[in-house]
Amino acid sequence: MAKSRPSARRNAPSSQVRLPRKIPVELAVLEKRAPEGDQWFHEAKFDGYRMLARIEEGKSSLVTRTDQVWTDRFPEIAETFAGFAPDGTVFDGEICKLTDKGLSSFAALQQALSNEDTKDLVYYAFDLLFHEGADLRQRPLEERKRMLAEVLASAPPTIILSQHQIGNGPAIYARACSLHMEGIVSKHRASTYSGTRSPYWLKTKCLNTEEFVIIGYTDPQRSRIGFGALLVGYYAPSGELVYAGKVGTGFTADLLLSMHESLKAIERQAPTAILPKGTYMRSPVHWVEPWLVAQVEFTEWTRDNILRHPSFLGLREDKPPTEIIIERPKA
DNA sequence: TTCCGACAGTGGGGTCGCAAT
DNA sequence: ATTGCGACCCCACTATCGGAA
Repeated sequence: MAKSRPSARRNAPSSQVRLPRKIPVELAVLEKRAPEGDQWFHEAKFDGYRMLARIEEGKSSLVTRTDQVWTDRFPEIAETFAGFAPDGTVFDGEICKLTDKGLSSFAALQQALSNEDTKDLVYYAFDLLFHEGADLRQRPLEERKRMLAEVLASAPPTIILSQHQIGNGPAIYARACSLHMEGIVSKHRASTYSGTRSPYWLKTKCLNTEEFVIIGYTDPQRSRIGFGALLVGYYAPSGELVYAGKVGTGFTADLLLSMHESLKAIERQAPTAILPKGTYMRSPVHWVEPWLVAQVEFTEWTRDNILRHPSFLGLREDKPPTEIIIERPKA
């Protein structure tokens, strides 16, 4: 493995190809509305693992955004890069598992990883940070995109160029949501790659909002005040109250304290809701009468019908809990 | 002076791996 | 063999602080 590939095509002598040990990745700012104007490139927001692909000394490696080496978890993808990309090249992109509808699915990716079935994964490349040893991060996005497309022209089909569209952000966002995508990322065409969270990368996510019955809460941990998280549920058409997960963010300090008082007052011994088998509570739970309704924002339902990325929006005093009926969580 | 970006710290679902039971 | 726990991945959000505007 120490011996470099004799076939090391492109001529860059490896002694000149020195990549920085650590390369910080660019992060996006969350926005409610996609930006307008021709200065913005819009692309799909992928739901997979963010991964830098580094090619040096004839070998490739995959590195997470916190600098963990994950080459061994995706051996096929890593091997593919070594096959076509020149030494001293770094791609920024996302490893994804595509559903039969062609959408990236994080749940499916985790399934694939746990089954060690990583063969039909793809890598969406959306940026080129180094090419043959040259640092491109100070070049404008537009130019990096152009070079990326050139480099990928000879790539195998599992390494995919992330296509972008120019202008008309809100319309592109609306279409992405109607196709059940996770959202879009908008990048300023003249921006450099700063390696921090920058206002030149904006993400606009397709979110769900739903009302849920509060069925319990957990204790606060460490310096947290009031309570830890709310347990929420909904009524199935059969009339059963079904657990839907925990909501632990979105509260101000005042809200944590005042809601805790309300919840303490309606505490009860036994749960009112049905917990799916295998539901594992990491901390002790206080059950409450199912009398309060919370409005919750979340990205999607997991395979087990549990909320993913939930956050608290507010209490709904105007809705009786018995009206919180959800027919089929997996829309 | 005000504002904003970076960071720390809380919380979620899911998976893996290790140590204790 | 099972369970608990921390560390990763994906994340949302609040509170704080120091420097830029």
